[in-house]
Amino acid sequence: MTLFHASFAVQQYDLAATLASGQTFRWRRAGDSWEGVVAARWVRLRQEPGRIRAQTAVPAGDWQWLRHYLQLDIRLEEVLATFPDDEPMRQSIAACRGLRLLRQEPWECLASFICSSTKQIVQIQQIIALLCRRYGDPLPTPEGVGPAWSFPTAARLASVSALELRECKLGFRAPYLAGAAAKLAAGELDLSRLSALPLEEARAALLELHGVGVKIADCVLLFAHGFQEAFPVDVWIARALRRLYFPRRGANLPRLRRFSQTHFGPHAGYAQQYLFHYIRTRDTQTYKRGARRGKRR
DNA sequence: GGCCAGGCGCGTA
DNA sequence: TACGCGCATGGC
Repeated sequence: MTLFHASFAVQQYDLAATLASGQTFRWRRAGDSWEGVVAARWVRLRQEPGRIRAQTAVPAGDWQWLRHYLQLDIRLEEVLATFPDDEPMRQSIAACRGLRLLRQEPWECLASFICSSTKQIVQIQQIIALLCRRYGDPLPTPEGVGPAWSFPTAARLASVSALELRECKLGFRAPYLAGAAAKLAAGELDLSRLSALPLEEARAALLELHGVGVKIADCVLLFAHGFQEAFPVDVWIARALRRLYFPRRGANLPRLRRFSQTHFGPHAGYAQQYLFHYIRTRDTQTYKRGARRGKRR
C-alpha cells in the first residue's frame, strides 16, 4: 500500500509528552513512532530534530486537518510567558518544555471524558478502544499495521443500548454516554457552536448533560474548543495544587477552583496541562509505591 | 486484598 | 456553599 508523507518544521514540540499527557487516549507508541487516528484517518507520527514527520494510508489533502490538530502554528514561547512566575510553574516548564495542547474533535473529546470519571488513564484507553472497535468504522491502514477504527459517531452510539455500552467496561457511566449521544444525535446540543460562545455559556451548555460536571466540561472546553482559560481540576491537579501552593494550610476543592481561576492567567488551561504532566511524571513511581504501603503523603 | 482512579448527582447541614 | 456517600470496574 502507498503511504502519504508530510514533514512539518517545529520548534519546542515534545510529541511524546503531548500525546501521552492524558489529554487524548488513542495514541500508541510503535517503536520510535506514534500511531493514532485523527479526523477519521489512520496517522503515524515521528519526532525528528526540528520536525515532525507524518504518514497516512489515504491521501491527506493539504494536511491542514493535522496541522490544526497538532496546533503547529501556536507560538509556545508566548504562551509560556503568560504563566505565573513562581517556582511550581518554573519546575513544570523545566520538566516538560515542548508539551502542547492539541485541538481535538469535540464529540470524541466529550465522549472520552464522560468515560474517564474515576478511571485510570490505562482503563480509559481500554474503554475507548473497545468503543471504537465495536461501533466505529474500519479505516485503511498500511500492511503490517493492525486494524484501526474511527471514533463512533454520536448517532451510532445513540443507537446502542446502555446495557450494551456497559459491556465496554463503562459501568455507571454507560447511561451518561448514551444520554449524551442521544442528545447530540437529536440535535438538542450542537457542539460545533460552542467555540463561538463566551466560556460561561459554553460551559453551561455542556453542564446540561447528565454525567457532565465542571471538570469534564472544562476538559472539553480546553482540549476541543480552545478555551485556554478553562482549568479542569481533577484529583492529580488538586494534589499538585495542594502540594505546591498550599503545603501547610491545605485547601478544599472549592478553594482550589477559585485559586485556579485567578492565579494562572489567560492560558491557565495550558499551565494546568504542564502541572498535570509534571506532577504525574514526577510522582507516579513514588505515589504508587507509597500507596501500596498505605503511607502516601 | 485493599486502595485508588483526569467525577458526578444527590441528599444534608 | 461545602461535604459525604454511592456508583462499576479493574490496575497496581
